[in-house]
Amino acid sequence: MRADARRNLDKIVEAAAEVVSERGVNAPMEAIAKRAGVGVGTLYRRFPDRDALIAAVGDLYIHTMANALDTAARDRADAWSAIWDFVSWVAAPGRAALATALAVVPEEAIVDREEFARMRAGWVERFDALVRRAQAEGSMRADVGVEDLIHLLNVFTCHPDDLPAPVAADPGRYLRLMLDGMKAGAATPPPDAGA
Amino acid sequence: MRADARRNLDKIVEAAAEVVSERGVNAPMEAIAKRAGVGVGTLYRRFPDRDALIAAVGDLYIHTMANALDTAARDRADAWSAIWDFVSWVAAPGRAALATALAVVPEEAIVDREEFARMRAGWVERFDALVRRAQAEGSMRADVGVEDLIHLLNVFTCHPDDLPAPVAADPGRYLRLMLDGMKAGAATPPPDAGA
DNA sequence: CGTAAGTGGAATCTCGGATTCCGGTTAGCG
DNA sequence: CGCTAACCGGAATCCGAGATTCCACTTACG
Repeated sequence: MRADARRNLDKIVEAAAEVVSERGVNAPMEAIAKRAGVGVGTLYRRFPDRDALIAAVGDLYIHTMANALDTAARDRADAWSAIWDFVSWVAAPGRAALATALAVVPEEAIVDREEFARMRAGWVERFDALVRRAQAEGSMRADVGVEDLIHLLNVFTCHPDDLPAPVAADPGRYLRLMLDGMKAGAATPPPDAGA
Repeated sequence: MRADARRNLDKIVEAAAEVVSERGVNAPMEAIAKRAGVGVGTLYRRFPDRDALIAAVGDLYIHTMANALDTAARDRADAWSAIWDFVSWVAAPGRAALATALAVVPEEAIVDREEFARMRAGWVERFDALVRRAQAEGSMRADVGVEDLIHLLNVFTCHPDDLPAPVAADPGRYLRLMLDGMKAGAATPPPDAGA
């Protein structure tokens, strides 16, 4: 492969990652091409079709996610802070969007692949361990689980176009609200049946 | 208007309301027609175009929403319980979806109309009053506002197709989680900078 | 009954992308 | 330096999803 071609390939994956995290998994090829500063044709010379490109982005994301999670877990003594860190990291501007989408939405092109599935499973497992630890440490409600966390991450970071602008602009604000609701003791029994 | 025609008109609006609350504001005309048990042509005999039909649904919803809010406010002595009730009502299965979408997303066809705008403004105002009261009563955090509540209602009930299945299946669970995070005292300062 | 009001739903039209194609460019070997 | 296999850009083409139109066929009801 010619040197310039390799350079372009990198630009493409990078651009795809950005665009996808801004516009969701359905971002059009042309948007990605423009961002990468190349023509659509070039995308197709490297990837057989859109699915393949998206899959590449998926792999990139799941690795990054796994990394961020492990870092947070290592840097924090208590599980709650680690979770907090990780969630904040995901919500940071220009962040993962897809990462979480991948983790839940059955985006066939991405999820139906050996390597991704393995990676994802490991990530979920470690995330789950962290949640259980937080619960054991008494800092997190026992009636919520990793799945809840994952779903919410997904909701707030994956379909930016469908979110009200203020939410898309600062998903972190809402994710923190949710974390506050997940703290130990935050649960409220619904108020008794009406007056 | 012939009696059978009037009957159909009712079926149409009703069907539209249902379908929209299940599939979002972009539900296709054909889906609505099928649900109403009529042909697409019939929809177009009553409404000049899709926007007009959606607008009708919008009016129906905003009225229903306003009603539910007022009822909750009347039946509960404390503002917090009223809010809780109202949010639960909106999240109930088969509920409003659109109602909230309308309230925020600039869905031109719907929002850009005198009557709807007026209705919506009144609703927001009363909702806001309720929130402030809850804050005054010391049951709700002061750093969140009606807008947050509205946005969340919107996120969790408007684009069912884009939500992870478990969330779409029980948005109430997640909305309640958020409410828990909005209770007075739920705010957590982020854990201090890392270990 | 007669006929204007109504009806279903296939056919048509649009539009937003994905994918293909090819004439024009280069990297980089000899 | 030339040469040519790799590369490129992006216009042209292809498609599926839905909105909207149209009309031969029914039906309510005066």
